[in-house]
Amino acid sequence: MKYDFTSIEGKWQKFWEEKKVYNVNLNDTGKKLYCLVMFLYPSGDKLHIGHWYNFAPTDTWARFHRLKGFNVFEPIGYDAFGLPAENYAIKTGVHPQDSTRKNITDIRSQLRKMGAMYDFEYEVDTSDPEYYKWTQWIFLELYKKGLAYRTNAPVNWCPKDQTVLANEQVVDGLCERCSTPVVRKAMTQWFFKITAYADKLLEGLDRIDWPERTKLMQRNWIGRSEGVEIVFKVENVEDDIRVFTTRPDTLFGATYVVLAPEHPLVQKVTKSDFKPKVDEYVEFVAHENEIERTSTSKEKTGVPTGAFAVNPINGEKIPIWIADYVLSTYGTGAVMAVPAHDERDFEFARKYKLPIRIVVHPKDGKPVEPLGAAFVEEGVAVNSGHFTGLESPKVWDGIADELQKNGDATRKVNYRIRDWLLSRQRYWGAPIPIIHCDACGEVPVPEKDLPVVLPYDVEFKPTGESPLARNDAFVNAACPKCGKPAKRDVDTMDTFVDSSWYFLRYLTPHLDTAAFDAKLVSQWLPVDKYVGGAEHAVMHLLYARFVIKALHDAGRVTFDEPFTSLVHQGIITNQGAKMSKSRGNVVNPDQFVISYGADTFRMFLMFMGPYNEGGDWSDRGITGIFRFLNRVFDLFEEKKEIPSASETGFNANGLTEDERTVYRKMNQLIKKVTEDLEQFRFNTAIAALMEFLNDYTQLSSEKEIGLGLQSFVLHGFNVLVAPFAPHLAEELYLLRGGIDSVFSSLRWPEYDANAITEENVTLVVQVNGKVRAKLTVPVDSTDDAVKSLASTEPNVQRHLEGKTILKTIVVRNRLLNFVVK
RNA sequence: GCCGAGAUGGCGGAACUGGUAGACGCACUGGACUCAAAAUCCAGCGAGGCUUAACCCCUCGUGCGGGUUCGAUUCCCGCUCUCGGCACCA
Repeated sequence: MKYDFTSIEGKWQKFWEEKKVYNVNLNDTGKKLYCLVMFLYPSGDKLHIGHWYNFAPTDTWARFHRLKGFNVFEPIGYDAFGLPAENYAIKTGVHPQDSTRKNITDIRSQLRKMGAMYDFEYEVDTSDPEYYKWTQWIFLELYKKGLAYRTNAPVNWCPKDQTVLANEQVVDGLCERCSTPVVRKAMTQWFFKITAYADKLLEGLDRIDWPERTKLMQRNWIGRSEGVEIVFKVENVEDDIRVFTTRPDTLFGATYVVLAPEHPLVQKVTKSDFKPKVDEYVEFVAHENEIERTSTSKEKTGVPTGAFAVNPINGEKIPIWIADYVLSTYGTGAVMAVPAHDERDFEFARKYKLPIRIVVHPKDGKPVEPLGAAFVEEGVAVNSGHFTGLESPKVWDGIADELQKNGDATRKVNYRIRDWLLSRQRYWGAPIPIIHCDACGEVPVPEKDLPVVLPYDVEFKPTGESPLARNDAFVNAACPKCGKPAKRDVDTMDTFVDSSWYFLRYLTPHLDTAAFDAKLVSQWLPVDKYVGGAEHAVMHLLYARFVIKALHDAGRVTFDEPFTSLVHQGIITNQGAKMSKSRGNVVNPDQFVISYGADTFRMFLMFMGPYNEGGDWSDRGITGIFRFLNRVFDLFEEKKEIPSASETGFNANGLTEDERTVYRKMNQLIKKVTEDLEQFRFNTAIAALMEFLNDYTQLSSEKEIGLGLQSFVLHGFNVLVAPFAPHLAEELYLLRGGIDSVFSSLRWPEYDANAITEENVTLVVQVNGKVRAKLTVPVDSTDDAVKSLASTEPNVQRHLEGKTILKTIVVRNRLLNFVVK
């Protein structure tokens, strides 16, 4: 019999489904394990290598835990709302709902062929009204807590996609989706107050098992900084300028103040002589796009206002400028400029010949004057009144305290993170459940009226306004409060809102009385292992944490971190570039499943290299895995007459030397595969399986190995290979007379700790650190025995001849090094 | 510019807390089987040298330059390059 993967895989997929092998009993939470992959976007491209690379190894990890006796919940679903379907509709006329439904059907059948433990009864589809009804509920939940608000603010606008974007979706000033330069526009938009959770989001990172670099990215994105807000009075003007600084210790070095061109006080402070130039400049900056405005390589520009501000620490009058290097959206939109100790101020001051005053010296020396660059480090204060001579941290507090006492400053914490802009002027998303009434203002749609259904018949050509605005039947509604005619909010929600809570919904995807079953959620959540791409570090992964924390504070869930442990799979590139339709370098997994089978393909993906590193795609080497599985099949086929033994306990007493070797190797294999799988180190686990197969095949053909031991080995190997090649494992089990599925009836083996130590070890003999001989000695041989044995080696003697031994280093069971002269 | 990760044969990669560098696999070469091919099996496979040859043996070798150590892919210092993130956040 040959390894007929096509019929084997078909047979077992059918068996699993008919026998409901992967049906999870959610009420059994004794040893629960929630293993989650990031759900998928159902595009017309279907499943690609990247999905397989995310899902298949994760399924291996999940199956491993199932065999270890965990009740594993491993669901899959569809992040079905979003721009691509809508853009496709604009191009082809196929309605997003129709294309999405079709894509989901196709993808579901592909998923079945992958051989993962998905139970399709627990699918979620975010574009289904039974799902987005509850996305709207989540919105209202945040709204009730004051965490959702609508305001007019400068926002990022993508002219191509005709919608606003969140900060997180702007990459290098370009739209994340279509790479069109984003423009800044003032618009009335919906925001989630994620900034209110900045500190909680930072704190929670210390309690979760996530990759350090991902946590660091979130910390940097949140960008907490402690400083002082200082009040500068303006000469002859009533209003004060407030500036935020993290370096109050350099206040004596402030030689000018800068306002962002958009700062509300610009008109008020500007002297009439300077007005034409200032107006012209403000106009110029307004027309810069995001890239020009925020480019750090671009030379800074600015103009003076003719006005003067008063430094509260010494009463000094310093000029007020406006410049494009000050952002209106951070801090107070105004800064005190200390050119000697800030690179940006230094650059600007040099260009416009503004004074540079040194107020901090390095601790161990004097600065070279004139300064070639700003000295930004801490040091000792100079030219700083009675603070002169003190070290920077002391000056920091001293100045802050003194100003605070006089009411000229307050300590403040600023964050880089902005509120989450969630409204979109597009069709294919969940409508925002708010009604605008002339009399009552903003009125939330009552829960009993949810969902606010997305109408099917809509002209979705983008115009910069939501397509829903042109659908009168949708827009016109009675105000829930006063009953008078009112208008629905026409924007839809960012799809990241959908994906911020889907893992709660999986447990009860069809529940129609609540978003989720609070009891089940408290039993199954947080997610034990979450696997997905690192590209979501500051978007999905941050948003989901925020939403869960908000639900926690609202008393809706018992935990405040959704994902206890996170793993990122690496990215599979092709010819060095990310696979994408536009580049035409997408590799279709189906062809490999057809030629080699799903087991070979999933195992090959795991064998390519470390899971979190990914790599460039090449099918070179897939034959290696295919050969391995063939050899496994052949071995079991050849030995199918060996009676199956009971799976528990094997008496290792009275084995021959060769048998002891086999038994030891088997136990070493169990240990290795177990430890590697725990840590997602699939490649080395597979290498160990291969190595064992090579050794065992050879030993069992050349030496006399008892049938009891062989039965033990075959049984164990059957289980060890099962998470990697589940279809084949079922077939092997059947060959050996098994009934039912491996995953229902077998258990992961424990290794025999007494059996894993080698009886003999290879010891390296070095002379001056160079290998001169290798000895095979019984384990734990004494140092003296080893020394005398080593010195009899001819090659060692040759290198010792005529030399004096200065020192002999012995590392037990490892090596021996003669240091000679 | 700043922060983070990395660099090992022809290729993907392995190597525990400093202790045999190159596990496992691919490709390649030779052989067996075959009428032949495929498949399969066996052997070899970092570079260079010594040797008629085999077995040995020697030198070099983990991006580059230094250092610590009996001993460094592993630790320290200084670079180069690649990838990821951030990018005037005061």
